[in-house]
Amino acid sequence: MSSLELYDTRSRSVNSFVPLKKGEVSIYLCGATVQAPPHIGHIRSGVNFDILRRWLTKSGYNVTFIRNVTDIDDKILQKSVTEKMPWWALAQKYERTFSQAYESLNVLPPTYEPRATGHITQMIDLMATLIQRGAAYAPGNGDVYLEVRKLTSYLTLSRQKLDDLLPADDAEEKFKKDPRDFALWKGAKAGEPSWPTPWGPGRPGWHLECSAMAHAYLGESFDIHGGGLDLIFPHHENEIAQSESAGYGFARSWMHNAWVTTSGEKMSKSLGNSLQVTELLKHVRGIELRWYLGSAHYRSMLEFSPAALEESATSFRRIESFLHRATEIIGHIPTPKYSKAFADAMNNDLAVPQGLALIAESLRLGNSAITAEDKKTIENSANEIRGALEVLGCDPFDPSFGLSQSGDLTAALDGTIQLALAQRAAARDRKDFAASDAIRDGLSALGITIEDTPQGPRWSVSHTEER
RNA sequence: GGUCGGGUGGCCGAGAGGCGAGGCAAGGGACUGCAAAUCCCUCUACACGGGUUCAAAUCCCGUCCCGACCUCCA
Repeated sequence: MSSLELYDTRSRSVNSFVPLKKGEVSIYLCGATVQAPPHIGHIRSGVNFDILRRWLTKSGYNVTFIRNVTDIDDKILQKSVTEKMPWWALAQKYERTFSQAYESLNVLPPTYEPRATGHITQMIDLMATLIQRGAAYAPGNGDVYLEVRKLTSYLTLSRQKLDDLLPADDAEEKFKKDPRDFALWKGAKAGEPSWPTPWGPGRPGWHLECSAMAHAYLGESFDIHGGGLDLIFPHHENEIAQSESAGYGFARSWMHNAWVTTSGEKMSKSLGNSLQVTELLKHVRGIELRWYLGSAHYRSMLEFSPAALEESATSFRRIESFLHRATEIIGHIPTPKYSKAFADAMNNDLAVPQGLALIAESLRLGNSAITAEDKKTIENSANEIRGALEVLGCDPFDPSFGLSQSGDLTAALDGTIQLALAQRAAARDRKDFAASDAIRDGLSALGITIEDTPQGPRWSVSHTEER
């Protein structure tokens, strides 16, 4: 089997993945700033990195996966005014919406999910280190800045030149040695939350929390730092600046997921509710939304449209339907075993689209085998498909999707439907097709689909929007 | 202005010098009482203009268009 290669944003190249510690992988993913409910762009990031994590785990690594929650920042404070609730209540409210969205899409909970406000002590320690090392300064207004001119490696992730940047137009600029210096810490303003520090009361700037928390949970160096493309600058540059100035090795490689776009444009919060996860889950199931979000390569833009989502869901249901039929024929749930070709695709910088083509091939073979009543091929195909779906987090047999039926109820339902099917069979035998079709239509209206197969009729619960 | 992505068939979406990924949709066929499901077949591509090469969607030059970041961003 090939070995894993991943694209690294900093070197702009695909490299062999070699972890810091043999058999272990440490990942820090920038999670949500909890100031609004998630739209599918936010969750795509979660799904993409969840696939990475699952693949690493399948490949035999012990993965430590940190995804933070930024629960204090300018936007949260602004929204607490407009939504008329305390900033901490607002943050908690939206954090829950993110958690629910992740759960609906079967994004595994991180190993640890630290909140910024729980790590003020670590942030103060980090600032003290930075000031002591001469990298940061506190001009006396309560702010603490990082002095970017002193850094030789600043902006190496985004490959920009300091002098080419448009300078920020902060009100505090007079306290900065250079207008491009950024705030590690913001001095307290009236009505805003603050924490005491040696430099006066204040609150964290945007970037400090990630450096502090990555250090707290992953140590001075770790394997992979991830996030959305738009975090490259300034957020990740500033994390690098803070952490490297403190003497840490920090992230050895960087991975960034692309956006979900609409009409070629990046999603923004001004688009309203239609692209929120909860809204889309009214039209497709979580497993289908996940399948859609994971289907494009993580570094490619995904062009959203309701039709594209619906088509993707249709395509997933075909696969799912095969797995259920295969289960009935082979007499047990397929054993997940992804193919070598699938592993090669995943090892190639997570080439999920190639993996999907392989699933389609297995599906065709498997369906043909059902017609040919070739049990061995049916089982092989089903095993390979389930193995691949498991890596993608889209295994229909995964109880996380809430599909674990309560056995008694299923048996009762099956018995009831079998009664109806017996009536239908009798009607068909006497060529009373009006009666037999009425039974099928009646069941269909209840969301039960009847299909006639060479092995007799089978029923399934339909998942289409018409249900 | 600086930095960075794109433009592939009706739609989504891979590929990155040589055999037309794949899916969805569409048309035809097989199967079926009819459906559904499934299988088989078919069709429509690489923004434009040059160049390099035996060979270019892929490399180079130019042009047009779209988008992202430049201290709120997944």
